[in-house]
Amino acid sequence: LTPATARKRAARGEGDLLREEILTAAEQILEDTASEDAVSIRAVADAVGVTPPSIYRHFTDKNHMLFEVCGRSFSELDRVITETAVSDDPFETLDAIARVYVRFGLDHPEHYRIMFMSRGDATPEDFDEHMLVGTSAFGRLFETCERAIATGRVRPAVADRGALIMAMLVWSQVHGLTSLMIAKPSAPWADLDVMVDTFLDFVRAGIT
Amino acid sequence: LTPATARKRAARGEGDLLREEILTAAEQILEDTASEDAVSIRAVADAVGVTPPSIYRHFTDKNHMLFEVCGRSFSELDRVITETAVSDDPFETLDAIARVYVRFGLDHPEHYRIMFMSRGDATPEDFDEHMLVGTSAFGRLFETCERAIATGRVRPAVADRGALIMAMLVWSQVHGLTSLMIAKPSAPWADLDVMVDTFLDFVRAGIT
DNA sequence: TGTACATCAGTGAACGCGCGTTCACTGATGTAC
DNA sequence: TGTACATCAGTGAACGCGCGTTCACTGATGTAC
Repeated sequence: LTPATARKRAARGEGDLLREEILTAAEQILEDTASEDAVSIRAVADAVGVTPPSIYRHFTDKNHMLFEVCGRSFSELDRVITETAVSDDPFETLDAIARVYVRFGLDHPEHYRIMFMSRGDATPEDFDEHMLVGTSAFGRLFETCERAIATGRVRPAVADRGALIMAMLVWSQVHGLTSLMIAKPSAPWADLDVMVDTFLDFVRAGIT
Repeated sequence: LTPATARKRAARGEGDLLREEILTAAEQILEDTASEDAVSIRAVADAVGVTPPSIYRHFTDKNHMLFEVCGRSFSELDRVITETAVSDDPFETLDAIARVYVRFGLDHPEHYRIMFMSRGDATPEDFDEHMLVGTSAFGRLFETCERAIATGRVRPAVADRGALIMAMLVWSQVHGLTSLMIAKPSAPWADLDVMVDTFLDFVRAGIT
């Protein structure tokens, strides 16, 4: 898609440069075309300005390439959420995490789609387990739920189920708004800020 | 996939029989393979026991075929929700709609995926508009929200936004649980009933 | 009642396409002597 | 300092595949005479 610009071949130790370029190009194509299918070996090679076989020097497989793209997105989400979860008040922290999560999804809809709305079979082995529960993003949410329950201000019907279930429920709620806005952008949504504010008020009231 | 069984050619006026068989086969493939991509003209023709070109006597296009499959799912969802929304108490009705909705999604995950988790570009023209807001399913939800607000028991922060926003929010919540359970079946979910019960209690508390 | 004919559901072969992947290769770069 | 060589990033051509779609066709069916 992007016309190939002239590129110099990488020097001896700099093989990783192309690797980075490949990943960046793949992400770019994903965002531009809004289609996972458009991220083909050939399209990526073309965007980088290189022939298809040279991709295979850096990734064993198309799947492994996509896996890495996906992993980068998870890392990015982890990063922004970890940076966000800094308040002492767990309820404020939940609120902040939720806002940042929704924003992440709407800013990178195609990444979000692959991460949380697609079948995971294109991703190697224990991808799900590693990416979901093990991530610092979910870890932060879980820990924040624990702290919220510890305050005693969480409704018993929720608190009694434990922090894990509470975290899954909160995640479900926030994911619901995010993914539905991505999947059905032409639904009768109100202004984004109004929507998020009302939604979080909604969620908060459900907890406390 | 399904080995072709011997089939008799349809009689003069019975051309619609094959049409029905095609749609049924397409739905079956969708459920069996859990993959939208697997529903190819060739695979459907094979399952029905017919050659690919004969599909074109009944559908102008692959897209139109998928569109019809999708339309059937929407009709089915409309039907079960309309059948469900019968209580006088709007809050009980909301609860019942939500339960039926989640069940529909988990019973037909691949249908749900196409309906609410995919890009809509494979579907013709004003599909979204027609399918979303115009459907009796969403109509029922909206109307039930109106009735709920009319009771005066909905929290002002929600009620003041109006029934449309309230409906979108409730939908977001229920969609969140449904779609996340479909997309991440190996996440640490509790027992389904516990999950749904707690979730709906959660939602209800957010409203009132 | 028997025959010629129009209809039209379904066939068989083929098209062009983009895909993931492979293979033997080229030729610039850094290193050893 | 100069030359031969090993390394290895990237190439060019080709493979087999499944796809959506097209085309001219076949042959069973119902109807008109």
